[in-house]
Amino acid sequence: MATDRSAPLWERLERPAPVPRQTLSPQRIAMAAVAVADAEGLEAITMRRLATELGVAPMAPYRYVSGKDDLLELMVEHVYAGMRLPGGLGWRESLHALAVGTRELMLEHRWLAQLPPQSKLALTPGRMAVAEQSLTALDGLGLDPDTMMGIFRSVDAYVQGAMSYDSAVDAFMSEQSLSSGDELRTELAPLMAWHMRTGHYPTYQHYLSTATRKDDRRWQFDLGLNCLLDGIAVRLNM
Amino acid sequence: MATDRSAPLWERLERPAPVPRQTLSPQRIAMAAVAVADAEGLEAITMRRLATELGVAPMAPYRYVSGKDDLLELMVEHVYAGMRLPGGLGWRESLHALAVGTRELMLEHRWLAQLPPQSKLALTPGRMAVAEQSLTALDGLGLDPDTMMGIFRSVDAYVQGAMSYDSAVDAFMSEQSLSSGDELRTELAPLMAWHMRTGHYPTYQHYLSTATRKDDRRWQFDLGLNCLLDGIAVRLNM
DNA sequence: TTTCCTTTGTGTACGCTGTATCGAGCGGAT
DNA sequence: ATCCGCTCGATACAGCGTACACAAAGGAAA
Repeated sequence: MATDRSAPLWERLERPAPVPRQTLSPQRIAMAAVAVADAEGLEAITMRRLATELGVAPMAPYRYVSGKDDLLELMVEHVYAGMRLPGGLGWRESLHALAVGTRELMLEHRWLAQLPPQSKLALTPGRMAVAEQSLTALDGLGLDPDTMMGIFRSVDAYVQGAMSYDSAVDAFMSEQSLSSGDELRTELAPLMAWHMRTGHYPTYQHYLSTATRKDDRRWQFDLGLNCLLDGIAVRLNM
Repeated sequence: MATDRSAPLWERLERPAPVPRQTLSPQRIAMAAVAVADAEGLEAITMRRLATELGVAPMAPYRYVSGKDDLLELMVEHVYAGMRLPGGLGWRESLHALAVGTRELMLEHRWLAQLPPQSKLALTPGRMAVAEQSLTALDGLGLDPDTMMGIFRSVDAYVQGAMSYDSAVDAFMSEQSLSSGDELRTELAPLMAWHMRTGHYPTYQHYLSTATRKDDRRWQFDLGLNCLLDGIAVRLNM
C-alpha cells in the first residue's frame, strides 16, 4: 500500500518511517528547505532546487511531501518547533512573550512572514502549541471561550500584519541591495517627492520631515502591541 | 522616445496618454484584471489570461505595465480609488471607519488580502490617502509624529493580519467547495481529531466544544479592533 | 499626396516552474 | 530463491513571465 495521502500530514509523519535506512527523510528535507529559504528567500524554494540541494532527482522529495504546499507546511513546523513557550506568567506577560517570540522567529526566518495564503493556515503542532499557550494564559479570568480565542487571534493578526510589512520591506531592501533606512528612503525619494508635489498629504509630509524613529522597528512593534494589550486589559477590568 | 520606465508608475500615468485613440489603456487593463481576480481569485491573474480577456496578444499589456508587479499595483490602486474616506469625525471614529472600510474593500476583493509581499508595499495614491486621513485624524492631539505613524501602522497591521487570515480561509473554502463554517469544520475534523488525541491542547479543545461565535467574523474583527482602539485611547489620555 | 517616424500591438521563443508517469534497483519477508 | 513494496531516477508536459524583433497604423512634414 502506498503512503495514504488523504490522512493529515502530521498523522502520516507520526507513523514510524517504514524503513529507517533511506537517504531522504522529512527532517532532512525540512532542514535543507529552511536553509535555502533563510539564505536566499522564499522565492528560491523550488522543488528542483530542493532536490539539487539534497543531491537527489527532482521528483524524489515527492515521496515524502505531496507537493509544494506540503513542503511549506513542513518548513513552518520545522521552525515553530524551535520556539520557546513561556510558562508560569500572567496573561499579559504570556501574550507579550508569545508575540515577541513569534516576532523573533520571523526575524530569524524572514520567509515566515511571506508565506502564501494557504500555508498561513497550516495547523502544525508548533502553531497549535502557541494557540494553546495563549488560551491557557487567558483561562480562568472569567472570559467566555469566544472572547479568549478572539483575543488570541487579534494578537496573532497584529503580529502577522506587522511582521508581514517589515518582512516585505526587508525583502525589497535586500533585493535592491539597500542596507540602511537612509538608503531605502533615497531609493524611494523620487516616488515620495512626486506624491508630495501633489500637495494632498501635508500631515504625511510633516511626518517625513520631522520623525526621528522611522527605523526603530522594535519600538514601533512594541507601541502597537502595548496598545493592543492595554485594550485587552480594559476588557478584563484590570 | 519610448516611455520612461525608470520614473515612478504614478508619474508615468499622469503624463497625458500620448494619444487617446488606442484600444488598450491602463484603466481598461486594471478593470479587466480586477474583474478576473474578483471572479476567480488572484492565482487566475496571468499575463496571458489578461491578454485573452482584453482580446489582445500576450505581450500587448507590457506597453502599459512594466511587468506583473506593476499590474498588481495598478489593480490595488484601481480598487482603493473607490474607497470612501470619512471626514469630520473624531480620531477614534475616523480610525474605526478607515479600518472597517478597508475590511469591506477586502471582502469585496478577496485577493487584496492575498497580495504577494512586494505589492503590499505599493505606495499608490489611494493608499497614501488612507494614511494621510489616519494621520490627520491623530493630528492636534499632542502626539509626536512617530507615535502618530506608529498608531496608524498598528491599526493597519491589525486589519491586514486579520483579513489575511479570513481571506485565506475563504480561499480554502471556495477551493474545496465548502459553503459554510460547519462544512469547513467537517472537512478539518480528521486533522483536528488527530491533534486533540495527543492531549496537548485541552483549552483549545474546550473552545472547540463550547464556543458559539466561531463563524461570526465581524464580531471577531470588531473585538480586536476595539481592544486596539481602547489601548490607543489610554495612550492619548496621558 | 507622398514620405517618414513614432507609437501600438503581434509572433515567436527561451528558460523556468510544479508535477504526472513509468521504470529500475534494492531490502526484507515468504 | 522468489516475490513484493518502497525508494529514487528519467523523461515529459503544460503553463508561467517576459525578451526581442517585426508589422501595421496614424499624424506630421514635404
